[in-house]
Amino acid sequence: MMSWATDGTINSPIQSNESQQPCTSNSSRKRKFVEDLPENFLDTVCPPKSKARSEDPQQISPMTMENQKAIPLSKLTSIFQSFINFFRGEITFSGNNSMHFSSSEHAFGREPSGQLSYTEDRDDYQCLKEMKFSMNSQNNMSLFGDDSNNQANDDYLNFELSRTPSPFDFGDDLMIPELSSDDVRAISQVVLTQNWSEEQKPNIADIGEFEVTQKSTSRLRKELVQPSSPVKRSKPPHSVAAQSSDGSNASVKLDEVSYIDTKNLCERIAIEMKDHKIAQKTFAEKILCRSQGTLSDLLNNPKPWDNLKTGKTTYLRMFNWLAQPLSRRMAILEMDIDDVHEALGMSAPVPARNASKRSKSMKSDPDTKRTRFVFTSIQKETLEAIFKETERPSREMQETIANHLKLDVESVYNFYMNARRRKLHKKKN
DNA sequence: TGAAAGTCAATAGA
DNA sequence: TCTATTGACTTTCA
Repeated sequence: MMSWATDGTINSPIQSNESQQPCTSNSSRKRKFVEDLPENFLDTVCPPKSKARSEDPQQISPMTMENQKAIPLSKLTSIFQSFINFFRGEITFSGNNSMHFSSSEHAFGREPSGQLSYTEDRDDYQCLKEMKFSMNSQNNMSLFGDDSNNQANDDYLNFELSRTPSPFDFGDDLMIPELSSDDVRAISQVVLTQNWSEEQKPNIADIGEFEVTQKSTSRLRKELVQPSSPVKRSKPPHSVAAQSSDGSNASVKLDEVSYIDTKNLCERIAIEMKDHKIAQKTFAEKILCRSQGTLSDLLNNPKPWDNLKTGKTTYLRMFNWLAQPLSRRMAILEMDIDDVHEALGMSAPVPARNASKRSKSMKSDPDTKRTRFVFTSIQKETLEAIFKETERPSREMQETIANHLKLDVESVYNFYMNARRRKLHKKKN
């Protein structure tokens, strides 16, 4: 998908004028966007700027002067691989430092409010055909969309992570310390997993409010901390561990993540499985340590992250698998189970059920294959009809129903419990 | 302790 | 052969 020349340089299918920064004649639009932000937005994004700062970059952050050279493009391969895998698009390059991302399956849209949104329906939004990244010699990273192909050519959607004044007029810059590949990787993950949610349409302010902080650990891990967010969340701020510097582990621990877009995640997993012809049984047993049927249900009826309890671990295993580069994802599927846990950076999940305890009827003979009871159509229709009236029949009523339909009261109880849960599922989705 | 959550695993269906 | 459905079991939670 990426276009790398064999000598390590980068093919440049795009004309040189495309590598130039886009013009910003539509600055009034952007100013309006800035006005839409909370009053103290810029203070939360970064400390208020002083004039001296732009004259003396060291005042921005002590970290910014550590290394003035650009991040080698070779390093960016792994960083953007996750982005490519996630959005299933293509990155091409122009000049030495500019990258373009485009996807045939997905579009990036911008709503009139200035919100950055992810959509698969091009009719809903003014669609941006490309998402562009650029990394200049000062290690500033820009991410911007260009809809010049179908809209006025000054209509850009930008945000920039920089330590120098932005060429785009947002009224101020989103300032972060010098980017390392770890930082960029982490930023990508946050953008993908937290902010590109359909329920919680992200906006640029969300992204801008992430600060990069150095953890006081000997490992070269950094953490993205969200000090506050205009998106209302019931959970504490999000925090994601980035890929280690050797690229060996892109995993996130359960206590490091406060939100995963499970719907989006499941869609990605399903596409990935289809593309690489991974059977549900294989993925379920190898990656999740769960059964095929469980995976099928999870993929088709993803539960909202905030409603999950112990089940978060299963989604997190999907997430951590997807966060790996493609070659590693495929390799994990071939690994022994213990190595899979290690590769995902997660301990073996507690078995959902101790097989030896399985089934009352099997206790006497564990080798006996259980036959599944199936309600007759009359039994089912009656149970469903009652469910429409009363989702939670009393014990007495359940006994009456059981007697009437010649069923075990336990079967009736199970029916209503399953029905409530599965109806709730569909409602939430 | 009852209900909900998480899941298994048989089997229906494509 | 693979996925979707679903009755029932185990674990967790309030």
